[in-house]
Amino acid sequence: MIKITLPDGSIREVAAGSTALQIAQSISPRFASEVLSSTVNGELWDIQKPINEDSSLKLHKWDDDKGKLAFWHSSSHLMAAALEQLYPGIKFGIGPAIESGFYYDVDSPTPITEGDLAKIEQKMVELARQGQTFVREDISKDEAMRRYTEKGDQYKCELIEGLEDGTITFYTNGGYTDLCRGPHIATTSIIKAVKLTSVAGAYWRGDEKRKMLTRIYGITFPKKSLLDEYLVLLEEAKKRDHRKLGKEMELFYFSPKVGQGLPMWLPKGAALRERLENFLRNVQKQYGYEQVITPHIGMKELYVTSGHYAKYGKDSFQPIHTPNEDEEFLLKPMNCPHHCEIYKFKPRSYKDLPVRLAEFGTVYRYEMSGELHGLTRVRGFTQDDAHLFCRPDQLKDEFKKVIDIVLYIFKTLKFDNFTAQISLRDPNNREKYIGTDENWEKAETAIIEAAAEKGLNTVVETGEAAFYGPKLDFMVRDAIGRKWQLGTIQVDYNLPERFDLTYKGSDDKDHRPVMIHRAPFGSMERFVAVLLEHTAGKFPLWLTPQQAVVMPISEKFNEYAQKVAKLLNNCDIRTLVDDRNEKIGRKVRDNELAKVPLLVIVGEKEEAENTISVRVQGQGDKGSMSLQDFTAMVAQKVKEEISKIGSNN
RNA sequence: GCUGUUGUAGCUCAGUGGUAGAGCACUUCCUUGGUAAGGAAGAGGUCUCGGGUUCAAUCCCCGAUAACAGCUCCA
Repeated sequence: MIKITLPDGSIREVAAGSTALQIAQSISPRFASEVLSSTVNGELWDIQKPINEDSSLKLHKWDDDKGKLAFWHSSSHLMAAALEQLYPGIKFGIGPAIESGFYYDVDSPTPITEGDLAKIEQKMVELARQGQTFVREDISKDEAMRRYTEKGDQYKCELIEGLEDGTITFYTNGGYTDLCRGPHIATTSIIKAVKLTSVAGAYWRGDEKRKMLTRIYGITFPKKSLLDEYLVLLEEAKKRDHRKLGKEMELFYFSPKVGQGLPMWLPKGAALRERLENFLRNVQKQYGYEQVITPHIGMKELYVTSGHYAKYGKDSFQPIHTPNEDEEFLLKPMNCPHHCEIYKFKPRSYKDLPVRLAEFGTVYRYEMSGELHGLTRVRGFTQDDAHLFCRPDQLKDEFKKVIDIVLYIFKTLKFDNFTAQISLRDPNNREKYIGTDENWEKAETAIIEAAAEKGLNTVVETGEAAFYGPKLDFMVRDAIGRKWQLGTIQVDYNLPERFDLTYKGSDDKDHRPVMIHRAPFGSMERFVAVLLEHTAGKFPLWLTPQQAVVMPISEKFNEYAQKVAKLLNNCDIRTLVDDRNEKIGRKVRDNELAKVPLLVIVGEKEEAENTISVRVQGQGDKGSMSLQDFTAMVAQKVKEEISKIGSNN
C-alpha cells in the first residue's frame, strides 16, 4: 500500500503500482493539475514513475519548496528548448532551479545579450502553450555518452563521465532532450508567466581557469498575477538598497580619486557609526573587555610570524618601503598580530586570564575589483574586533559569552532572521590550513559544543573555516536575499603558538593560552549596510542621527523654534530646526521623506501656551503637549528599544 | 580577476553625426503660512578619460577607467 499525505494534512491509502500523477488524478483532476512534484519516503520522485513498493507519498504544489523546485527546473528545460530553436548549435552546461527561479549555462555560437531576453521569453511562452509533456527515458551510460559525443557536446560528456555507472535518465519536452535527474512537472502548459531576469558570465563547473559560459537567469509562475507580485517585490527591494539610501541620507561616499572600495563616512554616517560603536563599547565593558589602539601598519615580519604573509602576501597591497633598505611595512589586514604583541608586553599569570583586548581596528585588504560591493565588500574597513586570550578550561565559557553578546546585539537591532553557520576545515584539503590536527579537533569541538549548549540552530559547512581556525558565523540577508556574514567568532590555537604566547600556571610552569577572535558586527561598514537594508533607513530612535526636527509655521516663530530645539538638545534629543522659507505642508513632507522620526511644529498657539505640536514619522499628528511630556515620551521609547543585557537568555 | 551592461548638471534621468535638455536640489525676489510639493527669475555641463573614423563625434569604432549584475574569491 502507498500512504499519501495530502497538502492539507489528511492521509489516504491506495494500492501500489500507480504513478503519483495517476493517484492525484483519482483524487480529482483539478487537484492533479496543481501537483508539481512528489516525494517518496522523503526522496524526490518523478510524478510519472510508478511506485511499486509500500511507501509513503507526498504531493507538492506551488506553495511548497519541493513543488517550486520541479516547476523551475522544468522551466529551465523549457528555456533550453526555446534556446535550441533560436540559436541552432547552442550547447548546454547545467540548468538547475535556484532559490528564486532557475538558470541555464549555455555556450552559444552567437552572443546572447540582455536585449535578446524578450525574444527568448516569447518563444518560451509559445512552447509552454503547446503543452509539452516531459517524457522520461532510462538509458545506459555508454548510450548516453554515444549520443552526446555524436552531437559534439563536450559539456554533457564531461557531466556523464562524472556520473556513477548504471542507468542515466533523459527527459524530453517537445523536441528538446536533456540529460537530467529530474523530476519534472507533467506538462509545460501550467507555466503561465515567464520572466528572464539577467544574463551573466559563469565559469564552467565554477572553475575560474575554465571557459566562461553565458548564464541566463529566469523565473516562472503558474499565474500571471504571481509574476506581477514578484516584480513589485523586486522594486521594493531596490528601494532599500543601502547604496541608494546611503547616498540619499548622506551617510557615506566613494570618491574615485580616493580609490575603489575606500568608503568615506559623511557627517551623518559618522555620527551613526559612533553611536553604534559606543553601544558595543558599553556592552563590552560589562563583559570585562579592555579597549586598545594599534597602528595601521606593521612590520612584514609580524605577518611572517602570524602566517598571513605566506597565505595572502602576494594578493595583498604592496609593502610600504622606508628609506632604510630591507625595511618593509604592510597595511594591516587584521588586528590579531598586533593584539598578540600587546598580550606579550608583560608576563601573564593564570589569574590574569582571560585577557580581552578590543579595538575598532581599521584594516585594509586588496579585494579583487569585481568583488567590491557598496559598503558590504570594501578594501578599507573597521572591524569591531577583539581577541580573548584564555586558559583552555575557560574556552567554552568565554565562547558562550561571546555568543551572548552577538545575540544581544542582533536582538536589540531586530535581526531575527539570521543563520548561525559553523565553518569547519575541509578534511580532504589540509594543506590549506595551518596547525596540528589535534588543535583543529579541539577547536572544532569547542565551537560545536558551545553552540549546542546555547541552543543555537546551526548549519555546518565544511571547507569554510579560516586558514588558522574554525568559526561560528552569523549570516544575515540583504534586501534582495543575498547572504552576508556579520558576526563572527573564531577559535584559534595556532597564533598563540606562532607568537609563543604563554601564561604562568599555578604549577609555576608556562602554558599556552587559547585565543578567540570575534567581531559581533563583523565590520562597521557591512553592519551599517545590512542595517540600512533591514530598516529601509528608518533606524531605531536611539541610533538615528537626527531624532527630531522643529518646524516653525512662519519666520515669526523662528526664535521660539530655536529655543525649543535648544531645550531638546539639552535633554539629549538630537534636534535640528527647519527654518526654511517654506509652508508648513512642505516642511512636513520633506522631513517625513527624510525619515526624521519626530516632527515638532510650533506657531502662534504653541508659543502662547509654551507647548509643542508633535507628529511621529509615518503616524501623523499626535496633537500638542508640553516639552516635559515629549522628552519623557522619547526617553521611554529609547528605553524600550535597548533592553538590558542578558535578557535574551 | 573573468563575462556582460552602463557612464550626459549636485541628484534622478531624457536626447541628438552639425555649438546640449527636463524634474528635483541650489541662488535671488515675491509670499508669512497650521500638518505630505505656494509663485517668479537665475545660475549651473571638456556629455568619464585617451585614441581613431569623419568636413564635423556627447552620439560610430578601439582602448582605459569607474559603477552595476553574475561568476570566482573573501584573513
